[in-house]
Amino acid sequence: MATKTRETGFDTGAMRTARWGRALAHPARVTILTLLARRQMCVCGEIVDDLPLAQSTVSQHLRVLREEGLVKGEVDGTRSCYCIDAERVRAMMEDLNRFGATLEREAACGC
Amino acid sequence: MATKTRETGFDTGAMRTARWGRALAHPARVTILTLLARRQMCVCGEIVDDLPLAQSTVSQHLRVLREEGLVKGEVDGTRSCYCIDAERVRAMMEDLNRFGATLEREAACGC
DNA sequence: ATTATTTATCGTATATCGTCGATAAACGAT
DNA sequence: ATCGTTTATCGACGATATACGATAAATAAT
Repeated sequence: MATKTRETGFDTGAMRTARWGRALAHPARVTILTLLARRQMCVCGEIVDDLPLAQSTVSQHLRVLREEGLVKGEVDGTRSCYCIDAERVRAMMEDLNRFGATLEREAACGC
Repeated sequence: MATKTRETGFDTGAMRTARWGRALAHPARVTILTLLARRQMCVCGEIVDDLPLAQSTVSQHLRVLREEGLVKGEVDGTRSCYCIDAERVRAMMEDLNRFGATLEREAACGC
């Protein structure tokens, strides 16, 4: 373990955690995920209506989420139907929790 | 609930989650937290030695972690002793888990 | 066929992030 | 007092991220 990428010199586990972090690093993306979880329907236009952003910007954020696999999209006529990839979300939470457990396992130092 | 900041138009909960995301959005910061958890001692110089980054860059990342409260620093002579704020880490993980639970609670839509 | 609707992408502008070297401040050692 | 060590901050720069309008492609509606 503790494999490090020759590219960056960082531990691969740390990089995975950081990727999840980046995916959640903007309130628009967090909101989109929450929205997709809440609704059955998941049409892009509805998401745009619920966000204080232009349509093209929302589309960008959806692209980021798609690239991280957190969201799947299917075209349906002129619409795009998006939904959460529950599998991937679970994987993300597992990673984040594993990371959190690592931090909490050890006692605080004296300083 | 569902309070929105007039500033950004985003839900305050979403913004909190996004802040945690940003804090973890760089492998250097993830590594620093892991390192601080693993060691009893937490001198800045040791962190620098373990990261493929310049001292000033590491200092920047430490500043970010400090600003998010995840890390506390105390000066000890010429050294700076850093340690994890376990309280804050727990709060972060609670927030992230609450967020994750929200996503997983709902069934996946049909698309 | 034409028109309207929806969405992804492109181009571009701006802001933020990440990085480094240089420097200053604080301290310990000589 | 001088010198070496450690670390935070500053200034500069390139790289990413974020945002928008305009546009193109696909489909639905007329």
